[in-house]
Amino acid sequence: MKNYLTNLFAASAEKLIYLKDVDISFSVPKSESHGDLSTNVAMLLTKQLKKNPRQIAEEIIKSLELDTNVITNVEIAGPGFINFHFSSEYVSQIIDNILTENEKFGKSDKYKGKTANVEFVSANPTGPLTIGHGRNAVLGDALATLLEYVGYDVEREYYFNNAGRQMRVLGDSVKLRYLEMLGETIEFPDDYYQGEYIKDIASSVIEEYGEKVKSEDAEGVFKQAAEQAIFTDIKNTLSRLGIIMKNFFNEHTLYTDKKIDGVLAAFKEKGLSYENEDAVWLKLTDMGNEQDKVIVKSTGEPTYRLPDIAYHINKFERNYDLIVDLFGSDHAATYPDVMAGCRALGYDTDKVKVMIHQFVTIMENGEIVKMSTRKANFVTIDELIDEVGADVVRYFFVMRNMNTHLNFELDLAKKQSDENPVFYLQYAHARIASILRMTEQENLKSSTEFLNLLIHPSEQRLIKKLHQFAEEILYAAENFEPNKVANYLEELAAIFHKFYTDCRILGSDKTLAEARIALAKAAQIVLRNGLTLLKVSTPERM
RNA sequence: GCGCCAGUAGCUCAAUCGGAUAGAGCAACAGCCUUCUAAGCUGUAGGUUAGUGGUUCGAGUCCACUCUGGCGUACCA
Repeated sequence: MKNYLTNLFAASAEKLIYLKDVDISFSVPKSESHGDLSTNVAMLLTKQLKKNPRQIAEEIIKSLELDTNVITNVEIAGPGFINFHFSSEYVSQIIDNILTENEKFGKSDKYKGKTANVEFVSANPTGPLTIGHGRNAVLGDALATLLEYVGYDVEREYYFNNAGRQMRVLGDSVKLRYLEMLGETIEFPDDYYQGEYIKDIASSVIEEYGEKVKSEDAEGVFKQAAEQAIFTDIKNTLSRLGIIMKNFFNEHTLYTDKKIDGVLAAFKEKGLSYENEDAVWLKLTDMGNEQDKVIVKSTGEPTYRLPDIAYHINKFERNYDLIVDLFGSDHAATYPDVMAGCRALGYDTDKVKVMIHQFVTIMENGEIVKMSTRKANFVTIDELIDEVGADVVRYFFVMRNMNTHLNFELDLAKKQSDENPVFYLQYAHARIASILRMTEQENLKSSTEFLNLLIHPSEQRLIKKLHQFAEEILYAAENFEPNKVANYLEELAAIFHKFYTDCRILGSDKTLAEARIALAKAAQIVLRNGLTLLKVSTPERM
């Protein structure tokens, strides 16, 4: 429909020159009485033409070569909107296209041939993934899938660090538990990892080595056992959510491959770093940032900024067209430094899209639960999936705009999960499956021969909504807003349920019934494509 | 103190570059199943879009200030 109008206006622009320099866009009005599509172009031209917008609108409409079989009415409304009403015949034919495209409907090849890297989760292997990581994992995966839907070749990547102080403490924690289990009296510091999973790992060390490793360094077998066990656990959790990473990038390789040294040398050579009190500082003030920051501590150890810069340079060198980083708001302050560093070394940071999502607040018994991996005061994703299922978990995290705080009502999610909107969507899908089973028994088939019979408002509304799917996907992908897909599907499901109530299939004339079956099938295709994109299952029965 | 993100119905959230009468779900109340799934549909009620000023044809959306909450502001990651 938009394409039709775009072409129409392009033809008119030959006559009205001023239409060539203005951005003509069409939007779906909030109120149906304002037509199917509307443009504000006349109002945008008021300043330039110094004319009343309604006058301009009239001139534009006169210039349009309208086909009354397609457009039944054009009107000027309000301050100067031009509203277009499409014919029901034109609208009903849209179904044909959806059925033909089937599982491809909604995808586009706009970015075909482009590559993207999406980095997300990136939790260090110090414990199981918590609900906090869940939001990141689900959003990141949905973003990656959206990019795939519009043509990108996408790599999902997980960046981790198994070398730092956190990991040393982890190894120590396991070793202490190990010694404890072997009967030694130990003192377990408060700031060590308190979780039960540490004991599980310790007992697996006992199983494998017995008492042999008692005098081993905590950094050795203990840390390794912990890392391995935790990573296995993390990968398993991700796979329960349908997430499969292409790459696991170990920060440590940046040291062994001398990338860290290379970056350090590059900064020095360009005069972008200096030494002060035995530490190396990056001249971020010269790059437009607030203050200089330390990149190598006086101990000789780099701060996180340095490997982060080296890591991003590595990604730049892999030549992606788009690099997406997704992390929680606690990291919001770090990326401007990292980007500034990369830019100073000549890399095109416009390719990088840094996405920041706000935190998840867990509410239990009306109180906020403070989460900390260290204190083992957390709810794991696994526990949550066990309680409510992967579909609910995925949908819950993807349904909301990432830059608002997410209140996770634990009791509500557990007890009243039936009220989760995800069931509303799945129910619509299952209902259609049921219709198709039933009509088949009655020897009715889907037919596109008499689609023009679909003139009921509920039918027309449904078709128009289905038609919008492709552009909704494109919009969601280009704006990195996966929650738009969920919002769209909820609206679609509501319109379908209304159609279901208003327009019966069994009992209608055969030609009408078969046209309605075609419409139901089209609705099922769109629901399935949307839910599949979000990796939510599409049940045939509920 | 400074920076970033937010504040919309009792609760959770929408509102497509600044567009027309701010919309859904849940909760509340009143209805609809002898016919394709009632996990559904219809109706009622619920709002000074945190506040004050500004920009303009037009502001929930942009600007300034104030209030409230979250996250930062390390030679932690």
